[in-house]
Amino acid sequence: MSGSGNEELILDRLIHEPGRLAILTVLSSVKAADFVFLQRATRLTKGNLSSHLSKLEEAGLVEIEKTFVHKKPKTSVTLTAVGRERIAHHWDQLERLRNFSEESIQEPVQE
Amino acid sequence: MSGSGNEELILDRLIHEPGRLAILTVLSSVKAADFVFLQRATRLTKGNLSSHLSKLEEAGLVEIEKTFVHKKPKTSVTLTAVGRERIAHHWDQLERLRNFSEESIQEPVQE
DNA sequence: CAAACTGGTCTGTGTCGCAAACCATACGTT
DNA sequence: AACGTATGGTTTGCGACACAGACCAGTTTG
Repeated sequence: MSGSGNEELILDRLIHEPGRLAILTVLSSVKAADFVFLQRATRLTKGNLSSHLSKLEEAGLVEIEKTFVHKKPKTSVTLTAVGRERIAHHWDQLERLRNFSEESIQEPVQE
Repeated sequence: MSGSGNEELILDRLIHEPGRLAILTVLSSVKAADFVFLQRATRLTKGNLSSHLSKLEEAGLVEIEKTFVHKKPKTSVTLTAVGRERIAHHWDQLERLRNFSEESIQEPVQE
């Protein structure tokens, strides 16, 4: 009877975290970004950005490629296919939550 | 110099937290809800819901009214004006983040 | 060679979300 | 009355984790 569509409304913390949500969202629109660019775009500190990136990499959401350009280290980050799908899905979930209101309100305060 | 509109793109953790985002979003559409209803709607455990509500109350985002109905405790929760404004603003911020992509992309990977 | 800059990683710490344990009251049964 | 069970929550203990600052490696500048 479909009483409620919220059983699956689970917001993945890994992605939901503000810093990572920002990283992933930025990435989803540029396809590739280096460390410094990401830092500027997300306003994260280096340490913070670094650890978030590690976490995202472990989870297989991003791919990190380290090279040297002009004898300086350069970290290039790209979204994996999985990552792209997950972030898109997350935005869907959020939208679903936002619209959840109208869908399945049964008994606000009966009395 | 207008380069980017992301200076103010700060996601308030208090609100962003999945559990509380759910609570606030539900509340924003029903105007008043009791504990049990909220628990069902958000799929949170009692303890969890309880502590989230306390936090939201401390922050002045919700108002909690405890009464007895049929000799049983009944906790009724409503969004305050501030709360209503904050949750709306948060959704705005999220949308802004989502659209951020197109706005202020300057240098993805120059090379 | 020494400072200073760039581009990151590692570490310490306080915060916080989570669920399980607990509490209070009411109700049903014997 | 004593005993279990249901309802409606609150408090507690703990593990996870985000944050920023300390640190490090290599490079350029003076």
